[in-house]
Amino acid sequence: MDNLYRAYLGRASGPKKLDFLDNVSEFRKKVYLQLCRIPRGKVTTYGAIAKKLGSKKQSRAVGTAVATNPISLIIPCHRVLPSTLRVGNYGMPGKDPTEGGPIKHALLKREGVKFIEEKVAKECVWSPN
DNA sequence: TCGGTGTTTCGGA
DNA sequence: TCCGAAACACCGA
Repeated sequence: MDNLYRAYLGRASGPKKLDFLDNVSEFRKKVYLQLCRIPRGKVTTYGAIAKKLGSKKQSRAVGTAVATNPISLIIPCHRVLPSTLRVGNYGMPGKDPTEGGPIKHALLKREGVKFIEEKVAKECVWSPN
């Protein structure tokens, strides 16, 4: 999905810098890269991303990075959930993160993600490689 | 400098 | 099954 980035930035052959991420750290850039690689109809967990970037201890930092992503329009932040496979939280402008849970649920469902008793079916979980 | 996050994992009750 | 603790990186007061 790096193509997506380059296309969106309109500099396929220019410097590899990501304008939107100039102000953020490398750590967060990696998080956003992973998010863009999530296939449609699939989801992943904060822990999986954290482990991919280094240590699972960073899982919380991943959550923060996702929550404050500067390009939510092209980053599918709703495809990230806790390792419990429950819907988790979803920050919405003006509303509590817990209010966004049901919204995430609906969003994922619309993309074809299977739900079993408020939990995502294990076969719909995707892990970065 | 401190406190709080869209989390995770472990130990106890 | 549920609650409380600590650990990461980062932002705002």
